[in-house]
Amino acid sequence: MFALVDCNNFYASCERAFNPDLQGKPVAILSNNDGCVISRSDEAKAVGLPMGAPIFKWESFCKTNGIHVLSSNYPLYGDMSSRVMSILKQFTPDVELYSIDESFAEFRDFKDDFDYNDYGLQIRKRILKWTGIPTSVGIAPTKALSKVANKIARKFPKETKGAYVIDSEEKRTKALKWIKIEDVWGIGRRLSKRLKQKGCKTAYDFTQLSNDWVKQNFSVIESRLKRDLEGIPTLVLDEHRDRKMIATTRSFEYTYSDIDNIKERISTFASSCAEKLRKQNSSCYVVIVTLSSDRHKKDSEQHRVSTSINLSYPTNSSLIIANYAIGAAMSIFKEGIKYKRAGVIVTGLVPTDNYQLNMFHNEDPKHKPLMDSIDSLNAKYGDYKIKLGNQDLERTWKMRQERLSPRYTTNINDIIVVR
DNA sequence: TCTGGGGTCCTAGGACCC
DNA sequence: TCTGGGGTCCTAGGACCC
Repeated sequence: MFALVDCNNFYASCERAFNPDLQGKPVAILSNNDGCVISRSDEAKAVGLPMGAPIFKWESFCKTNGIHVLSSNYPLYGDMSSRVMSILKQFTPDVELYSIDESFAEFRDFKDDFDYNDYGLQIRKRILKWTGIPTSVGIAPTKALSKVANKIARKFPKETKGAYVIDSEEKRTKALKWIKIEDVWGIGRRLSKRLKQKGCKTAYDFTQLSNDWVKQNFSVIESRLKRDLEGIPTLVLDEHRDRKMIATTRSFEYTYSDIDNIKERISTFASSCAEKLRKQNSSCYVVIVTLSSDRHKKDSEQHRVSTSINLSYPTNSSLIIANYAIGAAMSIFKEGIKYKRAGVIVTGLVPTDNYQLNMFHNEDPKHKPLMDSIDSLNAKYGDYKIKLGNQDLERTWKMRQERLSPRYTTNINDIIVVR
C-alpha cells in the first residue's frame, strides 16, 4: 500500500505554527519579490482570494477582508518540510520526498489485516503535534490512487478526520467516479480539455477508455496512469531520485536594458547554482542561460532567449560557471530590450568525486580549496559575505520582501522566546 | 509601479552513422 | 522509369507537477 501525505496550505501553515495570532484567520503567502499569492489558508480561500492573484491588484481586497499577507520565507518552509519528512520516516522507512509539502510512503510487507486507516490517523496526529502542521493522508494500493484518496481526506475533513483509505473495489470505483478528470494527478489543462471532448468527465470515465485508444492519442505517461488508477501498481516509489538540473531564475525589481546589470545578476545566479551543486556534491557539464523581457508588457518588444554551453570538464566552481554564464548572456543579449527576468540552469550533473577525467582539460586544482573556503566562510558569517568581484558588492539589488516573518527555526537570533 | 520559481518526463524531427 | 533500411544521438517544444 502507498500513502500520500500532503501538508495542508503548507506555507500558510508554517507561518501559523510560529505565530498563533494567525490561527483561524485568513493568511496569504506571496511569491518571490512579493509578486503574487502562492499559498492561502482555508479562511483566505473562503473569502475568495484566488491562487496566483497579483498582490498589487488585490491589496484593498486583502485589507477589507482582514487577510494577513506575508512574504515567502523559504528557509523556514524548507526546514519544516524536513521535520515533517523525518516524522513520516518513523512510520515506514520507504519514503519518497515528492515536493516541499508532499511525500509518498510505501508500506511493504505489512500484514493483510493491518489497520491502515488508524495508521493514517496516527501519522497525521503525530505530525500535527510535533510540528503544528496539519496534513491529509491518502492510502491506497497504487500511487495514483493514494493521490485520489488524499483529495478525499482533504475535501471531507469531518467525515475522514484527515485520513482516507481505498482498500476495496467498491471504494475505488466510488472514488474514481467522484473525482473530476481535471483533478486527477497527471491530467492538466490541455489533456482534460481533450478528454472532456471525448465525454470523459471523471477518472472513472478515463479508466473505461480502451488501452489502444489511450496509447494512440496520448503518451505512455497516460497509459501508465490509467493502469495505476485501475489498481494495478505501475508507478513505483522513487526514494533516491538524482536531480537532473539545478536552476536559479529570478525576476528583477525593475527592467534592465544594459548588459552590466544583467552580467551582475547572471554572476549571482551562477554562483548560487554552483553553491547548490557543491552542497549536493555534484558537478555540471552544461550551463544554460536565459533572458526574457516582461511578458506582461504586451506593448514593448518581447525577447525570450536561452543558450547552453557544454563544458569540456565538469565543474562546480563558481568562478568557472559564472564566467561561462556571463559570456553566454552577452552572446544572447539584444540592445534595446527591457529585460525583466534572467536565469542560470546547470545540468548534465555528475557526482563530483567520481567523474571521468578529461585527457587535456581539467579544472584548475586551486578552485576546490577556494570554493571550500568560500562556503565555510559564508556558512560561518552568513549573508554571502564572500562573493565574486563581478557580483553586486554594494548590495544595491534586493528582492522585495516587505512582509517577511522571522527565520524561527534556522537563525539563532530569530528563535522564539517563551516568557 | 507592481504579475514566481523550480522541477520532471516524453515526443518529433533533424543530423548523423553504417 | 526506377533511388533502402536500420540505427543513435541531440534538441526544441510541449505537457505535466508542486
